[in-house]
Amino acid sequence: MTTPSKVRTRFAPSPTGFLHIGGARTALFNWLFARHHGGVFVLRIEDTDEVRSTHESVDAILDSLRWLGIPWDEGPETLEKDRGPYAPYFQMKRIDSYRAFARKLLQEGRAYPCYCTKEELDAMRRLAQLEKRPPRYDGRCRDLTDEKRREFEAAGKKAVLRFRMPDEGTTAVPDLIRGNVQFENALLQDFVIMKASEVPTYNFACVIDDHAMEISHVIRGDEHLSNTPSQLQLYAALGFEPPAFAHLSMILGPDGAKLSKRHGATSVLEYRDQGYYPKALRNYLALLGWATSESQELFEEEELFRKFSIEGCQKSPASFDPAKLLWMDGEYLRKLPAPELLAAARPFLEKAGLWGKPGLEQVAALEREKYKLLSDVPKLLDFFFKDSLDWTDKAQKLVAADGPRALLGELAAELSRLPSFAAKPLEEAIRGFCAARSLKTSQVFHPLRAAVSGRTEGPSLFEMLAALGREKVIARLRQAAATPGPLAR
RNA sequence: GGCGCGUUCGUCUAGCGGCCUAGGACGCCGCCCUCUCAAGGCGGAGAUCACGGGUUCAAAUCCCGUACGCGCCA
Repeated sequence: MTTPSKVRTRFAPSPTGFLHIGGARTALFNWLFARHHGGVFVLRIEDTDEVRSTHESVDAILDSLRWLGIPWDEGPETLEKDRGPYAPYFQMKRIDSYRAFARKLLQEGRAYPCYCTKEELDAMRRLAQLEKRPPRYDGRCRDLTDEKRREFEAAGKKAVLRFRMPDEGTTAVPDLIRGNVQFENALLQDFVIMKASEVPTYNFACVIDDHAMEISHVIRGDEHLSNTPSQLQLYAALGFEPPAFAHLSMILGPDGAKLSKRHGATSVLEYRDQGYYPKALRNYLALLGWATSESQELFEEEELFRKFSIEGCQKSPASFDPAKLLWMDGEYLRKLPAPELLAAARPFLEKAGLWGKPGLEQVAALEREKYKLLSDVPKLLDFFFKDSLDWTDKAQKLVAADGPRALLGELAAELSRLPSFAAKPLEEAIRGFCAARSLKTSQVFHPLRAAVSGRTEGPSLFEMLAALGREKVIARLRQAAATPGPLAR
């Protein structure tokens, strides 16, 4: 593959919903490719669907990309660039340019007005299906006389503009991932480039803009491969030099169907809200349909830039594996320095009322290898701060019997006399307590853990006691010792 | 229906004619470590490389069919 001197890639979402995983992966690959080549990554909003486009979707897409850490060099809200040669980055603000090119194609006879009604087109389709022909526009408005056109116009008929496809020959799509893909022109139909509302269709606007924005590489989802020959014909008719194309394999859901907005947890923002760490998601996404020859899993950002290549892209679709994502998230959280971890988990800590609690950082460090999600941080820590414990069934059982309860009472008395409540002296005292009574350590450790935390799982026992502090430990032990039978929740 | 794309362990993948008795990762199972849970270490099960033909001394790798899946067109 040649390395062009000026690489410009783009991500061009339609603001008709949240940014989903597949879109984020496409954006990511465009960004990585641009970075790898020292190029520019453009964000363009394709809001020509007048009915379904919303401002909320635009915001959601921008938020998603920002959160994921996929910054765009040009696009909405890059204010200093808004006056640049490629602005604006919303297609509805570029309407004039599409209309101008449409007029040009019309004048040159490469496009023509089509007056067919929805009913006529439906009938055409049904007939084709009956005759087992491919359902396509039959070209009936291709060569209308001027007179006929005037007649339609006079009757108030609205026209769309169709592009005149060559009747013969083939169009080759040179694809960086799939090689040369051939399409027969005769099978391509005269597609609509301007709707009756004089708003361009996707295939048209996309070509005009990619050319105007000097996009060098169009990296997009596989579902656009079939559109590409039509677009290539448009490039030729307009006298534009086409960009290089790379069609990415799709992302499938766990059920093997295309991962879509309908699939549930496919929105990037949902992952944010569930507590995923953005760099982990981004790393995981990079691995969906791309790999290095070493099958490396974890990448620093710089490494991703350096190692990313189109050659490493997979032709076959990839299934999204939530289990692997979760593992990767844990990997990232484990490596995070404590202050950064807390800062990242802040929204979740605030929600749990733990943000700003004294000793939070110290306590958080005790559980650090257990967090898989940022939302796990408050979940695993709240017993340190809560006044009343959420007892698990297992923990209740451990302190329910009279024997352990009596021991806990004695332990409370002994620990209250300890000169220092640091981990070391605590360990010595408690082990001594066991030895003096000829008890196995587990006979004391387990009820003790349960009594002070309400759980059977947690950090190292003595570290945990030290972090809780004498007051809480003694109070919880006395309470456990005094409560007969199963503890009240 | 036509056209296009794809098919290596459950999943992500390495592989681009001999290094493959197919490597790594997630998940799963077992052992070790150990005050619990994790983390970590060690090990294991798991892929007749979709199927059938070729080409070749040699094919997961090249060619042709078939099947299945997916996409686009409507």
